Amino acid sequence: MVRWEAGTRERLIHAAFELFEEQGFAETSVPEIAARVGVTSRTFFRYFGDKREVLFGNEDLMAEQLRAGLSEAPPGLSTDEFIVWALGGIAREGFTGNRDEMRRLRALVESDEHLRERALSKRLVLYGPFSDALVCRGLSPMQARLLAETTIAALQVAADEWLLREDSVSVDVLALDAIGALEQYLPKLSINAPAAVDVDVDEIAK
Amino acid sequence: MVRWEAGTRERLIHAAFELFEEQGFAETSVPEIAARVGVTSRTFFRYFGDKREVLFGNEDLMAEQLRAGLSEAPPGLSTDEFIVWALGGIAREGFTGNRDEMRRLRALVESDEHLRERALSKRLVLYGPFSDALVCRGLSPMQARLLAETTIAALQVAADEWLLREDSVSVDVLALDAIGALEQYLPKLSINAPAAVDVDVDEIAK
DNA sequence: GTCTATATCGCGATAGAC
DNA sequence: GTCTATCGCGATATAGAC
Repeated sequence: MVRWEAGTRERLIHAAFELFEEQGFAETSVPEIAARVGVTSRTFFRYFGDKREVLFGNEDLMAEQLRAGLSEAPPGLSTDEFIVWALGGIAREGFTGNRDEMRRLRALVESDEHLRERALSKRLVLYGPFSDALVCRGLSPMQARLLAETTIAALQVAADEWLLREDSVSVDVLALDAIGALEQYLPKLSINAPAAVDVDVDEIAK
Repeated sequence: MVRWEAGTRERLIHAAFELFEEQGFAETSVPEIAARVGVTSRTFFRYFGDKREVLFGNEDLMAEQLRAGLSEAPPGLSTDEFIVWALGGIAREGFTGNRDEMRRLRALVESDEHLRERALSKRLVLYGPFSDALVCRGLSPMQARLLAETTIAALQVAADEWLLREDSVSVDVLALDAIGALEQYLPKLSINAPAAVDVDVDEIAK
């Protein structure tokens, strides 16, 4: 006798995905999702903190994996080599195949303000480990944070490009292209005498 | 054009700010805020789409001002000169004086997850106009977006630094310092060989 | 699982301002 | 009279408490 069906979480995710695509995110209620799976909304909230989480649930896992992956960087890499190495690993792990499903998820996220917002803070989860790794490599918290944000932003831009394409260019190449183009436009610091880089207190993202 | 009591909106903002500081954001209900001003919660929601908006209400105005400001850039600037010019303008417009009030708002935002998330998407409002301006200057949408995001991120990092200080260094100088340091760490474009080690990371796409 | 607070919003009515 | 801000009531949904 099966008291609970295995994979309730996955079935909730699947049902939610379907309903969101059919009716839209805002027009789909949690009880509706739960009903399709045969549970109550209480069960839904046991798995997901709120309605959006059903599309972003693997976030903590992802952060842990990223943290673990970054810690395996070969020794002796310079900071810029480390960036290249990390982008390569991320591209290999997360951006191979299943482009169509990612496109559908992407379309869903773009369709709703709350989901767009949630997607943005997902970046926090990524650049947290990234920034920490850079601090371990000797950067100041401020520099690490900016470099992490820039790298993640480049990755995001590259991912967008990648989803638009059909060819097999890898995401890290696109990201490095984007970074290369970026450098060309960044103001070169020429007349900046003020040594404004105190490395004392660290601060948090706003 | 307020026929009833002038400044209901401002009084709601003020009351909310007070209550949030006294009891915390999550512990303060909308009816509570409304009651302090002498209106009902229904009125609150006519001014603000949700409880968070009471702290981010000037966002649209800000975007418009930024858009207008950027359109007044002197002709003939190169892209990197444009960035420097824009940062200067933003620093002059938004980061003079009232540091204490900004610190209080900042502390409030940092105290709650929902507010932190909202603050992140506030950046979208900023880099929208910025990105558009860069596209007008000939950058591709992808390059414009990345450069805009990087610049705004640098501005954010600089603003954090600025709030921690007491001296009179201007935000744009801090931002340019941060960008200068950033460039030193960005991978130079010459690299073409992705590393061979795996990073255990899930997908990143939004 | 059930109960409940609270966020959010739709609708008709009202009340001052022009 | 027409506007518009506001009210009062109520409906639904989210989210947390018990």
